[in-house]
Amino acid sequence: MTPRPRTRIQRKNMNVILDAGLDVFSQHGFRGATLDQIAQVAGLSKPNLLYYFPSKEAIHVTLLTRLMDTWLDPLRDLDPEGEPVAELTAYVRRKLEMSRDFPRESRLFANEIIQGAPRMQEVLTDHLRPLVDEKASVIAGWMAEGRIRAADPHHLIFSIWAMTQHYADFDAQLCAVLGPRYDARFEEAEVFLETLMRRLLSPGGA
Amino acid sequence: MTPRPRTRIQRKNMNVILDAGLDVFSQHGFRGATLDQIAQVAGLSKPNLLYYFPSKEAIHVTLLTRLMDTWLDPLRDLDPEGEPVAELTAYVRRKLEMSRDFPRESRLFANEIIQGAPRMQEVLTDHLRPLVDEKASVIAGWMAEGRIRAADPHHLIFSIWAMTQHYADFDAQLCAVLGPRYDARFEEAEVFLETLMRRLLSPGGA
DNA sequence: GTCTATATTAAGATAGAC
DNA sequence: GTCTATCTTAATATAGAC
Repeated sequence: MTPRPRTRIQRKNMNVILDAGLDVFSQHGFRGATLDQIAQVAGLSKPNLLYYFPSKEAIHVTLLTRLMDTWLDPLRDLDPEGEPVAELTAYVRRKLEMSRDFPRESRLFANEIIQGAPRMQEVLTDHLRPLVDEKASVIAGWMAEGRIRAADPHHLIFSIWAMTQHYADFDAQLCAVLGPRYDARFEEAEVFLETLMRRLLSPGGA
Repeated sequence: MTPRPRTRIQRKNMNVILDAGLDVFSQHGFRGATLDQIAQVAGLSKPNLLYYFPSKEAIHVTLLTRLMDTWLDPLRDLDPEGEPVAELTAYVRRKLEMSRDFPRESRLFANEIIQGAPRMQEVLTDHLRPLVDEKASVIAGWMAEGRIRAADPHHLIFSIWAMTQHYADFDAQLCAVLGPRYDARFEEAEVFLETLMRRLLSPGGA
């Protein structure tokens, strides 16, 4: 579906197009995005877009595929040999950093899921689900050993996703609600979420 | 923008159109939704839609306006005179029930916010922000009195929004990840979130 | 109030010159 | 590789009959 770039200029233009596509798809979703807009943001003509990608959908699929590669890294890095509370707070911190540094990627993903994930069902069931089950088992093991307090591991992971991605996906709402405090939202969120995780998980409830 | 219904049949048809619009807008966002689709779901012709509403945007705005009326009720109901932990867990429970019972409304709202809230800026700053500030003050008062443990009240509210709405907005992902456990997701979520709130807020950290 | 028919614009995609 | 011009379809919206 996506041609392999062979020359330097091909690679550069494909990246320009993908970056523009990320802009537009993340803001409007697949059906709401238009090639005209992507072409304009990319600074290329519409037919030139379709020289590099066979269709609008190909751009979208390429973006989603590339995103999933890196999007799950923080969860993959959850180390069964590490200290449980430290591992889970580090996971939260990394997810929060991704919301801060890659908000468009978060919104691209959110749009696709909200709209029913029509182009992601297989990757969710084939890759995400096994990974989540594996890490949920690790967490359940820590709980069984009494190293962290018991709570449903799957819903713990969902809550971490929800709370951290919220800072990227619902940015417009945060801006309206926080007013002048908006600029400090990520620092405040890190403190809040670290406290939340500690109280939820630390054996003493500290 | 929205004509007032005068007869019974007018009211009925407008509600049919709004329900169909909720279906389509919540799944595709404003730009991704089409009048053709809304008309088909409503079982009416496209011109008939535009007899009741002057434009596609009028349907969307009507939906968002009506939604905001009821969407914030659970937060409004947070009672300063109540028992703090009970009030906040009740808030979580009501929000979770809304995700379960009105997932389309949640996704309509999420789509609009993710896409930058172009048609909701004023309602967010004029209505949501004062309400959140008011209730955050109530929560801060409880914390100052030592009735619940200290944590940033605004981010506490954001986390409650994120965790509860996640079960409506990211339903497609939950379905893929949970597999056969999917049907029990709301019961499990209620137990998990009640535990989370208790550990986060109860003075003893229970 | 509801429909068919249609005007008008915009969208995805292609042809073919350079 | 990149562009202008264009084909084709689909979208919002309107006209006007019934």
